[in-house]
Amino acid sequence: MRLSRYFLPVLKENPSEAQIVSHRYMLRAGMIKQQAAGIYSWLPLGYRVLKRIEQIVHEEQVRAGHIPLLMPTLQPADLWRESGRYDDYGQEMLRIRDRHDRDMLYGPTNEEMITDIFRAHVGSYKDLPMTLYHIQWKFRDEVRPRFGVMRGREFLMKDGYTFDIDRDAALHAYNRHMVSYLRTYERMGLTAIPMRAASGPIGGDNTHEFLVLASTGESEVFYDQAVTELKLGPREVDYDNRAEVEGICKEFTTLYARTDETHDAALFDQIPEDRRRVGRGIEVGQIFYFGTKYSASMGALVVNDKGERVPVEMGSHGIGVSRLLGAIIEASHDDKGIIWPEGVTPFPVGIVNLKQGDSGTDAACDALYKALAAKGLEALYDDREERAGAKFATMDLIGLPWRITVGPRGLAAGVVELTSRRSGLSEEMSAEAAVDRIAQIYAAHR
RNA sequence: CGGAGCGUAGCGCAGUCUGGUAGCGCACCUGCUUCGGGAGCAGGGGGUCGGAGGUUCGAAUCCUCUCGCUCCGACCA
Repeated sequence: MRLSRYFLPVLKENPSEAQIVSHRYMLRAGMIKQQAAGIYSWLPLGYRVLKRIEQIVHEEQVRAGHIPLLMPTLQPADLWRESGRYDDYGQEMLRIRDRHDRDMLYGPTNEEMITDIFRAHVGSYKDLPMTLYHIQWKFRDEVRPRFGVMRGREFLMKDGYTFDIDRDAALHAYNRHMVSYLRTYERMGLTAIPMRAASGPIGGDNTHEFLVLASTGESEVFYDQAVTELKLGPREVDYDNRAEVEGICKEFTTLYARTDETHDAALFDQIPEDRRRVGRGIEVGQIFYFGTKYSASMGALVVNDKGERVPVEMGSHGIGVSRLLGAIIEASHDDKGIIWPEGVTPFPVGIVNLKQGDSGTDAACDALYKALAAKGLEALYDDREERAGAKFATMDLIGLPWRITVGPRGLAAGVVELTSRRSGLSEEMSAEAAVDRIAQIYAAHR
């Protein structure tokens, strides 16, 4: 993409409404525009990152054997009357009436609807296990939306629903989600720690929240420092292998890590003192096992191998997709702007032409741009008639992890400059070597 | 929902107390110079002062109502 033809409305000054760093940078980098309290348009750069995150979530869900579908944003109230939540949910639910005076709502979540789909089409244990998920916009009419996309009213969320014949199978589904989530967050360059959580309005007793440590987090967290060093890494996981999946979950949940809701001071004090940590975290996902809460009330029954009709065992598992943009920025930025992890960056690399209009640098940048494209890497090429400083400042702000700088001085010596946004370190090399290096870096993130 | 603020050009703000022909910086347009970390000079364009009503010879400014947004708290993915 040539920046001269792109739509990237960056701001030099901080918009006054933004208090926290991720919100400020998302506005300044031209990623979002607020349309109403807690409701945002996703401008091209933000949309790219949102789609990258969504893509990673999809890939890891499918890898775990889960099946994508798509449910609507608007739902009939009657389904929610069946579960009893139409009255329980309160003011956070946005209620709408259509022209025929039917009660509708903008879905804050989808347990009822997925249960309706399931009961209409599935009746036998032989169809289980099954996990259906979708990535869809939700709406919760928060009293006080804030922090940009971290706590909007409209938000994009992946929610998955598991259906199993018994508790053991349902707990395996729970564990499978935990592992798939660990992998998802790692691919985004995040350390998200599963913490034992309280169940909240969705109900159920087995539940973990995934928290990204950040001083701006909404939850107070207590943890053993060692838990932050755990990595899933590139290991192959057989998601059907219950023992293996359970083993990984044990590995990640044995060390102490809890939110203030479930914090146990006595247990916390048993951690060696030098590893005890109290901090704040941003919740980016949650997994629940809740058994037959919805299947019993809504009549989602399956026949088991003894011929008995029993309510199906369920769980629901969510990832806050749009919120993740804020969480990633909170976890990865400096005073100049965002620093995108390679896994989610809107563009893998930026090209800065230091002397726009000079036939030599123009040609070299064009060639570089094409060479990157030939490797499947879409560069953001700053071909504007701007001075070097302005181009560098823009690149730093929008946070592309790698930058290739092309100037007449370097070209005379046959080199371009490759700079890491994260370390700030630059290295001179031939254009070909720079392309190869970038390609190699991103090969690990495919 | 309790408390506190703010709406003036795309963004950041002054002007409001004390009514008198709407300003500054950035951004934008033109020209010249400049050219490796958000350039300089000169010129230029852009605003129903959130909205409605009222007071007044005259309202961004005073009064009433209203809408929107932000912050603190409670709540929440």
